[in-house]
Amino acid sequence: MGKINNSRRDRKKPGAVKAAGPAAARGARMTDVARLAEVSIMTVSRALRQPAVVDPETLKRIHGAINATGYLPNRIAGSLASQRSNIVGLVVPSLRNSLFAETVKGVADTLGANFDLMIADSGYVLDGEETAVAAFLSQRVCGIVLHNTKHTPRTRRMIQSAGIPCVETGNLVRRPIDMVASFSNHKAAFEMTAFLVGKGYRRIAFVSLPLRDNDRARERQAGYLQALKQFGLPVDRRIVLESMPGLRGGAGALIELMKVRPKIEAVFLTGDVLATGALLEANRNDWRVPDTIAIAGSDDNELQECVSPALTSLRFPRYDIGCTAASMLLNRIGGNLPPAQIVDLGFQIIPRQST
Amino acid sequence: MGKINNSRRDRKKPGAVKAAGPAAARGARMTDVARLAEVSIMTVSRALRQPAVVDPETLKRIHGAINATGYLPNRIAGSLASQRSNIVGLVVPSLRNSLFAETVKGVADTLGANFDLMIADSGYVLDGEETAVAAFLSQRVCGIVLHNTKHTPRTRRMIQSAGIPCVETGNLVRRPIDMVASFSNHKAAFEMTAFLVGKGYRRIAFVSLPLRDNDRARERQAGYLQALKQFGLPVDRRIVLESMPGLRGGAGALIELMKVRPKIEAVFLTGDVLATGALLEANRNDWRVPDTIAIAGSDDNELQECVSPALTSLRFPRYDIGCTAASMLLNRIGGNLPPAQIVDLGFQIIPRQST
DNA sequence: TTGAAAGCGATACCAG
DNA sequence: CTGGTATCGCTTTCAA
Repeated sequence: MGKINNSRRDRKKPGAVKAAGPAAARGARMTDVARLAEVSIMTVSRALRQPAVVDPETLKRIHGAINATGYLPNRIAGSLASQRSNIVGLVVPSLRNSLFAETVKGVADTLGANFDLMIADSGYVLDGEETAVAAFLSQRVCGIVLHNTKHTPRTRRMIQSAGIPCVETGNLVRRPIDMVASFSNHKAAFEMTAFLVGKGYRRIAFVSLPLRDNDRARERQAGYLQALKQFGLPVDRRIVLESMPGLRGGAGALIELMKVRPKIEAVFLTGDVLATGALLEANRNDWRVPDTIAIAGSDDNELQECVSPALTSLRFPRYDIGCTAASMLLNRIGGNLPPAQIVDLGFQIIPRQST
Repeated sequence: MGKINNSRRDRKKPGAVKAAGPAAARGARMTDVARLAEVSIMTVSRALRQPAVVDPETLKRIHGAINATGYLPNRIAGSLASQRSNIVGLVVPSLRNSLFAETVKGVADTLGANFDLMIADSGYVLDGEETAVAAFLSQRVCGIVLHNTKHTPRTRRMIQSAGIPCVETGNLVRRPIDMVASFSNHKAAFEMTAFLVGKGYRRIAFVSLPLRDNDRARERQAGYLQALKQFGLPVDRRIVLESMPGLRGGAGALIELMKVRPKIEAVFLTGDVLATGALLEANRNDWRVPDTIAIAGSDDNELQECVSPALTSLRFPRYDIGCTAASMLLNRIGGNLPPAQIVDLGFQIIPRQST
């Protein structure tokens, strides 16, 4: 005897003892639980993952031992042994932006308690996304959700050769890395422009976030331009703007647009809180909305509904997109064939007083 | 020969072949890189973690092999072997609320590329937090950040016996599980109330989120009450409200408060977007702010600054709190003693036109 | 500067 | 229903 009890925790590192403190007490292992419950480690493992197969009496002893030891399964070991993890990785352009929070929430809710979520932001930069994806792949995530739909070649390659499911959510791309759950930004912008035309506005300005590395903004601008073309309206490049995000971005854009002659009749601001910023600016200047200037926005939220006048806006099903994305991942992970590679969740135009 | 090359990927599971598809191609392992670079696996391992120790020529060959194989280190295996992970776990009350996003961003920015972030929400429920913490501990995170500062006994126990660093960020508690980086909600509410009293307001209402399981809201209400007491003002329970979150919550609270007689002169709404909701409601009803009713808020943001009249508010250093929390974690993980167990990042009163 | 051998703590497979 | 044994892919330790 003696040697027999020489488990890991009895050993001492020869080198620095480090600031041991409370950290010295490492958690119990499955072995400890097994010993206490007087079963083999395999039975403990089963008790945790397929309790139905284990004798109820045995099960009870094991649970007793688990409680007594405060045992928490070591998923690192579990994942290594089983060659699969329960971590889903999520990359959004910005952690700050509450738009993405909706999708994140949808993913988290749908994944439930059996999966964990790893999150990173790309900073709206393709290389940022690549870095995040590489990190996730190193953690051997079992699935990936990307908001952006434009990627570096290496990002695509890495994900594809990792062979894990991936859902893109930012735009309804035709050729996704793997799957996509989203709506058509192009169509949404087209429809909103058409809506404004239908209301009788002819000189309609357009404001989006910077197009660089942002396929959503790009698609929306294209949708706007196509609508103008289709309705035989001329394009005036002076009233097609890219703006910094934030309320001030929208406010600044509106100020600039109001200087242009001939005067614009309406403006469609899409992205972030641009439209709200513009509306508040209009109020500050006593520009009557919609008489002097009509304003339409996108990414409808409670705020757009509560300002005066309430904003006409596009509603995107961000939460549902997150739920759907997670379901698609789960389906694939479960080994089922994907129900669909490309899921269009659509969008709605919410007409209010601002147009 | 033959047997010698019989590596894992040559074997076939006897059972179901599963929907192999692209997933069949599993990534390269360190062994593959080693073989290609004609070095031992140990040298590859070193090349990755302490390149300075490896011969430059060898290093070059190894990097060549890494690129050729598309090797991505398997952190699961690495973590198991080294008994430490590079994952930090973060629990916020709600993933939707952009308040918390600031802190999350601060943590993410400070952790940098060497750590990954796992996020979960507690749904404002203590048991939700416990579940999330248990999951994180199972993943063997190397540190935890909790927004909430009230916890179930088991949550505290689990974290403490896991012996990993933990920072709480929601309130400057006296007795944290481990460390805290925050500001005093009590003091903040006290000061804002005092500010209103200083402005000459006497009948001051107070609105917060529901107190249940929410220590921040509780502390703020206590701060408000203490201020009234200190300035010799009477407490009228009819004007101390708990409100649902959201703009509508704030709007509803204001409507209710405006019915109370004698009329209130000012209201301090703290939490979520309550104050903004109240202000917008006042505007809709043409209640003059601040003449008819003064409004003060908390959690200052761009919106509160851009509405008319701009809102007097409390500014909390949420981003800095995230940065500080991450630094504290990093310090501990690095083996350094913590610079401080309790860090007060303070707050500011931002006076504007609404009071 | 490099390598061999022994784990890390679980799971999978097969046998009993 | 239960247990033995061989991994999983990497790091640690020790020796060369």
